[in-house]
Amino acid sequence: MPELAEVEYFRRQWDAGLGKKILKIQLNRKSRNFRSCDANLLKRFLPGSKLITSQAHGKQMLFRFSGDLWMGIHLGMTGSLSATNVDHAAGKHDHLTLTQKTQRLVFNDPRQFGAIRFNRDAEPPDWWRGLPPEILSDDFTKSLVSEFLNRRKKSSIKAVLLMQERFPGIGNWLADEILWRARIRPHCPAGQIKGIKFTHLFTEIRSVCREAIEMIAPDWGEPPESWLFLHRWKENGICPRTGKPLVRETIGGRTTCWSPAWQRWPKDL
DNA sequence: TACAATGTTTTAAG
DNA sequence: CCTTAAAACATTGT
Repeated sequence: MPELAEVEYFRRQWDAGLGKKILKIQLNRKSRNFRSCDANLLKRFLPGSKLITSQAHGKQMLFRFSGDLWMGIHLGMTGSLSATNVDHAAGKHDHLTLTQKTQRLVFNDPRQFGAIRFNRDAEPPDWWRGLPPEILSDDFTKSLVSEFLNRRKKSSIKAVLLMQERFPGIGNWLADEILWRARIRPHCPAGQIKGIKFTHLFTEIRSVCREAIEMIAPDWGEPPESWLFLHRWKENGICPRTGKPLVRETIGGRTTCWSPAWQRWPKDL
């Protein structure tokens, strides 16, 4: 489910627990979600510590606890975070539950593609500090993006936008939304996007990410009809710009929705 | 039944 | 060493 806007929404769900102590921890040891950490350490050190702060960076989240403890969470395809009542019964796919005095902080993930990490250190962990510049930061520059597109010049632009090493937080629906707004066919080789077309793409990458966060992060709001978002999963979907049919096909290994009447090859412009 | 799902990592080939 | 494409991971819903 989650791309950068949804990740920010889920991060805020645990704000209810900020400044409060963890009284009890329950986790499903067999869950694949714990493949990147030692579940025993979570059980040993988290009870008694306080949740201090949290941050999101693309699809990654980092929760800081007192006592030099850091928990990283990636939601994968179906992960979610929620805060529930203390008497809330555990759901089938609740793989981690942190019980506090007045609520429980729950991590749920049916497909278990998500990942929990755990570090003990005075500093944030290396994996966090090594993340690439965020799309909405000043360090996310045109030259960084154009170099990346040229390096991946033979791959479709759709596949390239999904690469987290340069576009942290972009996922399948954001990538389609960006290419639709920039009027670029998703099959287009990344190396062919230059000049004014490149400028359009760069602008839309940032605009779509910013607007998506504004709409979704506060209360899971839905984008308006004018976005591709609401039309992309419908059978026989219609492009809100042209009124003509949308098509769905696999590009860059993912189901891609695009508008043939609207999105073009750069050479056509 | 078979396939696809808002993701990443591993593997293999060029 | 680098780029590119495909398979694998686990579960649910159509």
